[in-house]
Amino acid sequence: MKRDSGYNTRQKEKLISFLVNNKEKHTNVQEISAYLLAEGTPVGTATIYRQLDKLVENGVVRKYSFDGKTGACYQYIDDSRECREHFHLKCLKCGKLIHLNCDHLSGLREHILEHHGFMVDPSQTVFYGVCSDCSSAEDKD
Amino acid sequence: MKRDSGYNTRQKEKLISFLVNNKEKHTNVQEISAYLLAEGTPVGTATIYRQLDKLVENGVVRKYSFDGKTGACYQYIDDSRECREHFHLKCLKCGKLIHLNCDHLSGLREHILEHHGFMVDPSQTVFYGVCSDCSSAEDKD
DNA sequence: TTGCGTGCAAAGGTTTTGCATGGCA
DNA sequence: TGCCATGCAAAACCTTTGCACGCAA
Repeated sequence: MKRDSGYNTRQKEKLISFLVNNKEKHTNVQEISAYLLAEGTPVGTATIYRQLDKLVENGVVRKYSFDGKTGACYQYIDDSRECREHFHLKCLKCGKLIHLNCDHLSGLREHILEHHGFMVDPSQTVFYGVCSDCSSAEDKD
Repeated sequence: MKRDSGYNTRQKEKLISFLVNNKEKHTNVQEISAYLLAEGTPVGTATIYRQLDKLVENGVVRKYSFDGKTGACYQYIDDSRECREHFHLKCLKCGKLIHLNCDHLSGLREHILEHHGFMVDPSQTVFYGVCSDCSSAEDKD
């Protein structure tokens, strides 16, 4: 994985800075664009997409798309934590992101690799569904 | 789940017929449209989307959105099989989409539900990684 | 007859691309 | 200086919506 590539520009720095400061949540192009505009350092949409593409390719950022309508979500990958090793759950109702540290799940990768010849990348993989809070709230309907 | 609803029209019959005949794979609006056109019974795009929406709502068809670019995929839900429960693997290198029918993975949902109180929705969840073909190709680099 | 279904075209939203200019190294 | 990055606008895509007409029940 390349740690970095290309020139360092003001736009790129601002973009990465925003992603790092929001590493605990998913964000999207619209949000990034609005933030940078409010910051007084507007960045063109095309540039955001282009930079994001590179960051994803370099393994610096994760890209998720679970709904063509909403647009893709992005998240900075934090090396210092062990987020790369475990899976994540994302609640489709409240948007909460849950880190899943579990032995059962750790065995999952090995199983898929051995039995299906597929090397799963946990840093790119998110389980979508409904969390317990939203699930119990749903029962009341 | 409602088994059916609304009027029976030629368009609706053709659409469902196509979905049933292709229940083993994912399809998309473009493919459906092209097929119906070739069949000599063209159906407007809007109609396809509208019917598909109803079918999804009635639980007759499953909708997947892997990738904002490619557009959504649809698949008829065959009650007789256990296809309802399986996950998908998507190769980040070649883009191949692999259907994962496996008992081990079926137990995964239950595990996460019981131990983590989270109801995973397989129709929204995709494992990203590298498939065996691309993996062996990588070794040669 | 009633009201849902259909087709067409236009609109809506996200993402990509072409091209000239700007800026890093 | 050479080449990549940026911005703007236009284009490309997928999907939804408005409206008039058609058709099932």
